Amino acid sequence: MPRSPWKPGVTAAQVGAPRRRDRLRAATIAEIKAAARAQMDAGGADTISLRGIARDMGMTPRAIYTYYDTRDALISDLIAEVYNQVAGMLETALADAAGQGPAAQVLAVATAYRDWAVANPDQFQLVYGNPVPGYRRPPDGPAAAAEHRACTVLLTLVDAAWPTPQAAEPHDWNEFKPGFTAAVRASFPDMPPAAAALALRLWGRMHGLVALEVYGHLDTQVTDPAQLYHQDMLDLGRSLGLGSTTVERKTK
Amino acid sequence: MPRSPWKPGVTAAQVGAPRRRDRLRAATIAEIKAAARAQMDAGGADTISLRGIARDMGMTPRAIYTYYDTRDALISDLIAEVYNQVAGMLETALADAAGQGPAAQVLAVATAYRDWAVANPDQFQLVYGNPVPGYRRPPDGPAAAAEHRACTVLLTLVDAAWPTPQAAEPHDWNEFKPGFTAAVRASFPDMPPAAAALALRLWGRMHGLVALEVYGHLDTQVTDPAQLYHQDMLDLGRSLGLGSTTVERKTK
DNA sequence: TGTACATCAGTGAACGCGCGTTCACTGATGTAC
DNA sequence: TGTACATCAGTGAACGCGCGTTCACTGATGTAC
Repeated sequence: MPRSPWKPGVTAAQVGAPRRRDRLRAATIAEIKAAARAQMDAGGADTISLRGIARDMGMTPRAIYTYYDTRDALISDLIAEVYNQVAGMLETALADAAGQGPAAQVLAVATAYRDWAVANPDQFQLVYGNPVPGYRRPPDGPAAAAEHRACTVLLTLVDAAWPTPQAAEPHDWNEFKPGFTAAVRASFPDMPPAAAALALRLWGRMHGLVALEVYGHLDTQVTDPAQLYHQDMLDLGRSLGLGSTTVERKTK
Repeated sequence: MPRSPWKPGVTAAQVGAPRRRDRLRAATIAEIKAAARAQMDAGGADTISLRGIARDMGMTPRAIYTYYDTRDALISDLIAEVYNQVAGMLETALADAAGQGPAAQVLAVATAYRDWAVANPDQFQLVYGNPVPGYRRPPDGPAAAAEHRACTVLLTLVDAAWPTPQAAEPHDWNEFKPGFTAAVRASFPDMPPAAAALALRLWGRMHGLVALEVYGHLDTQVTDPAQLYHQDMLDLGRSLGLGSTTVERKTK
């Protein structure tokens, strides 16, 4: 987290136009993050280093400390950004599929998820794998909030499809953490606990093959992981929705 | 891979009883691996280091090089071991569920998979996540063979359940890598490609929630991830098999 | 409009650390005759 | 059964590396009066 960014609670009228220094500061922070991302793309998330970033930016390692107190602070910032990237992407995918049946929606969201993961394996690993040696995910913070956003996409999806032939099992709200329960009930007052459970299971289903693929575990078996995933998401959609008629079969 | 272990092609009769030195050597290698595993359990897979192992064993760092040419060779050995551990565990789970319906089998295998992953998160991450900074998975080697063993468990499962109401999609063997196709046809001559695809999708399904859980992504939502997983595997079993009657509902 | 002062970005050098790996060696264990 | 030699496990010291972080500082930018 940057030390003193933008002061967003203070309006421009109070302090005059945004200060020149603040603009420069924000630009430098953006540049640092871009350099970190470039390092990730080049050699994996575990090669991110303050010294490397400083080198790439033509600065002294010490200069980074003007913007981040510590390496972990930078990593946390990057992780939060990835979370928001995922959430935004899923939200867009769902919005684009609005009005279509649940099967089409689940396919759209899942496909977007996989496409993003395959295109950005390092970002994916930063969030869904071991982020970086020595770094420990702080339990609270903006990451949790963004993860909730992504989760909301799935809840929306299940909400639209509910009731579904799947998931007839009895459920109780105390199977969930209080914070999660509160968040769900705030957005979806009438949602039964079984639907919330289904949303999480949906997430697992979307995630499984993608995680295997990103970590190279489908390499020796399958020529086109996208197709395998597509099949699975079609089945998933069918079990959620009204049947296969709502989705056009897309040939590879 | 150890430099010159056991010489397994040579029989005891040819060289006399196993040599004392060879026994000592094997014991030391085992001790090295045990120390590496202990390091993993203590501080995560990324804290494994030759120097650390030597320290724990009361040896000079140099001494490790008598047994492994390089750090990556040790890591590869550990990874191969984990692969075999997983494969053996899944085989046992399937064998224990032999004779039961497909739904019960899938539940048994999946539960074993999750139990192992949760009990050994570092081993899990070594294989299904970023193993260790700087280490690159060699494309061939014993790991691939052991992964194939694990895959065979799922193929057996699908084979027993086939044909299944799920997975009506057309499939072709050239969706798979030649090596995989050959391996499948060798063990299951009559298996259609759609069944092989289903086995891989099953793997993804078993894996998804487990990966999320191990990496802490269910922490803020759910009090008992085991139960959520259990539900999902019940559904999975149902879609594979004859219906829910073949499985006893287990209360938490 | 000018001046005194505070803030801030950034430099340059250094710290201590743990790492994988190499060099030159020693002393014990096994082998061949 | 004894001796000469080869093999092997292991020592001890050192190498160069890149890392995160700290110290003491400089010079430019902005602020208050």
